[in-house]
Amino acid sequence: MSPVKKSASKRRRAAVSIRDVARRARVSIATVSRAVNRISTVDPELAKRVWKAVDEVGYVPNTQARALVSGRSHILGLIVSEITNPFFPELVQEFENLAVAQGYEVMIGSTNYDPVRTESLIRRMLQRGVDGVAIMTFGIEEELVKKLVEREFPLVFVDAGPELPNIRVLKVDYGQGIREAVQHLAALGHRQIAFISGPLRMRSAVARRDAFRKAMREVGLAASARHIVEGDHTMEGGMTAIERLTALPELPTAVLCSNDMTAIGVLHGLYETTHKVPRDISVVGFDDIHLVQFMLPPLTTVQMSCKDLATAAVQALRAGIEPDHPKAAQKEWPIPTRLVVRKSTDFPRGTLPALSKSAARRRTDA
Amino acid sequence: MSPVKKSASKRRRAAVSIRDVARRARVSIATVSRAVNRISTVDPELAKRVWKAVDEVGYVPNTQARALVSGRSHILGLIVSEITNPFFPELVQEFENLAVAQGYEVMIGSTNYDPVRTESLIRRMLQRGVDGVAIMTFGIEEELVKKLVEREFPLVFVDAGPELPNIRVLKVDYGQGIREAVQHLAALGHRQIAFISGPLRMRSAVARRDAFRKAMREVGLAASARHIVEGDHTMEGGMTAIERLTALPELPTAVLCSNDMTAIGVLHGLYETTHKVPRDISVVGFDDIHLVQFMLPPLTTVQMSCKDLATAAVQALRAGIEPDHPKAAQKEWPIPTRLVVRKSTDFPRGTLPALSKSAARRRTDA
DNA sequence: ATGAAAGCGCTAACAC
DNA sequence: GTGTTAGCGCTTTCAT
Repeated sequence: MSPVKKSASKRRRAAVSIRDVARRARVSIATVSRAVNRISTVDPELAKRVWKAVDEVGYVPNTQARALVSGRSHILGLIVSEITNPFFPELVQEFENLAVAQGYEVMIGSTNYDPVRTESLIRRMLQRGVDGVAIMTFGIEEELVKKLVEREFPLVFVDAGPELPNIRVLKVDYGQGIREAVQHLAALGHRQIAFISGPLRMRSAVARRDAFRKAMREVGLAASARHIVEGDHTMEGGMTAIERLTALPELPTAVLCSNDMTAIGVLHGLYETTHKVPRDISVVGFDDIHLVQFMLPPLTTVQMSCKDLATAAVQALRAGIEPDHPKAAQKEWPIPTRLVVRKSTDFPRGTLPALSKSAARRRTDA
Repeated sequence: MSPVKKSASKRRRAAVSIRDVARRARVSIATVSRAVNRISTVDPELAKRVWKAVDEVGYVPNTQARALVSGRSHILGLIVSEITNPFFPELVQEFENLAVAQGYEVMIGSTNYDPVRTESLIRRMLQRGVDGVAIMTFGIEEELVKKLVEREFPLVFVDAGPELPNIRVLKVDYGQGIREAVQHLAALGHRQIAFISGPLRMRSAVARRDAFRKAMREVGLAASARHIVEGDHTMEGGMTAIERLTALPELPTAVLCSNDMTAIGVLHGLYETTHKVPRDISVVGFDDIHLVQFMLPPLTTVQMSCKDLATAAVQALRAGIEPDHPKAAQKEWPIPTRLVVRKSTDFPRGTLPALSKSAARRRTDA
């Protein structure tokens, strides 16, 4: 009951609170709150005093309390498959940059393809009161999502998701980039083009494979069933797949991979063999992770820009979170893909070497 | 004043609260709180009823509120230099797994070597009420830390940090692993061993270089000044450095790199030249990131285990955070390093080829 | 324009 | 063992 109650030192940190600022600036805590939140009705004179006090006592608003009362945490959830797959750190980085710049914090989690882990991840995110979640696992584990859906919770998916009011989806245009890749290969003279897919339980892996089939049909080539093998989007998977492919009687002269890690695996699998890239086999990746520029040879690949993905994800999330966001009604967010030609593709062996491509060939004799 | 006040639907989400559970289980909110927090004094019968109610109404405790009252957020901050450097995702992953398993959440941030960004990162972490921060940037940006130090805030550094009560440091034993590497090389017969350092403003880069010099002295070799060149811990830096090294009149027969990305850069820089690895030049990395096993040839490297680092970091943090942690007094946490021999090191050219090493040589004629 | 006061959902004394 | 109650730091009516 005594007026002095400062010394209730149960708390670990003696955080400086809004009251300290108020006392110092000789205003009410309400005024401090208004000033700090830049509410226009506050007298400039007082605001100045408040900010001065804030500085002097080193006040940092407590986000927990803020979130508790406002009901919004300003945290965006981001779920990826595995953070050690090089594609994801780049995505995470972009996402984080954008989110922070727009006043949000990011809570990241990786599923490692483990449903139990994913379940607990989601629970943790809910518990932390994230404002919305972007699920960028490219089409696996969608069941789990029901839990989130029940609460009318802003959610962003890649490729496809349940048709529900609070769900937005990033529609990646696999067709465009893959068509460009196939046309590029066909134009070089390739007829036997193989495809190493991702794990087919992954929605986006299926989409990429289908895009390949469609593109092959469009250029008038038959995609032989034996030339379409399932990989798993890892380097190891790529090595295994290319071994299977090179053991075939009708050896493909080019191989398109469902992601870059697979393509890197192909490069490695071929390294100790007599098949040289691109002299004997042309290789094309997908994703365009930073690393592939430094491969030997630098990889031709279909780019799916992390920046595009991250930008759309953050926007779509905000559209779902903020009461009157201009694009609140937009459900589908298109993501383009495009071919980036580097050095891992060339004319099939035995074809007339073109002068314009000599640069690419020069490195095949290393 | 009316008893019905449920419909104050200003909040975005109609979160189910502890009160709903209490009502349903027909107990007080205190009992719910106790049951949920597994406090032993609660009657098993009631506890059961509470958990049933929790399930039925889908109650998820609100962490924000919990943190607000308890003064602990159960969030650990983790600051790394750049998340796109492959070493860090592995670290982050380990750290996160451990933290989550021990009931903590983690807030990650990368500095990108930018002081402004770092400053705001720290502010954000403070604002979010993290319980402690591990600064795993390997010795850059230490100034900024004063801000945290003022509040008596649990902090973990790598290699070295201000001598203060709440600071713990992970002491990486660079000497051990680097000594093993130099001895390995010397035993193979190398006399001209070069070293590509990291950026020397980085404390750990200096430590590694010094460990190299010391190890060279120990085996009775002179580390020529021209054979110690500064890199920047990137692949590009490694490529540049090896170019400088191979331009030297006294060509080194082996090169030790301050990290794996540098070593990978060396491999690439050498790829199109006549110098083959390990036939003409042996190369050794540092870190042992996952990737190096798949290089061509697989890289011999000094392993600094992410798992060791992460384990120690989480433990040290908890020691600082939890009131009576058994190791609360421990300030220094040792981290071992050790050599992992793979295929990128061999006898210097011209020396008698050893039969036991033929496997490694076989791949040099690719 | 400013202040007083009512909670946000929860934990921790403190009673019973 | 269980319930009542006082806040944690903040935003936001509601008066003034």
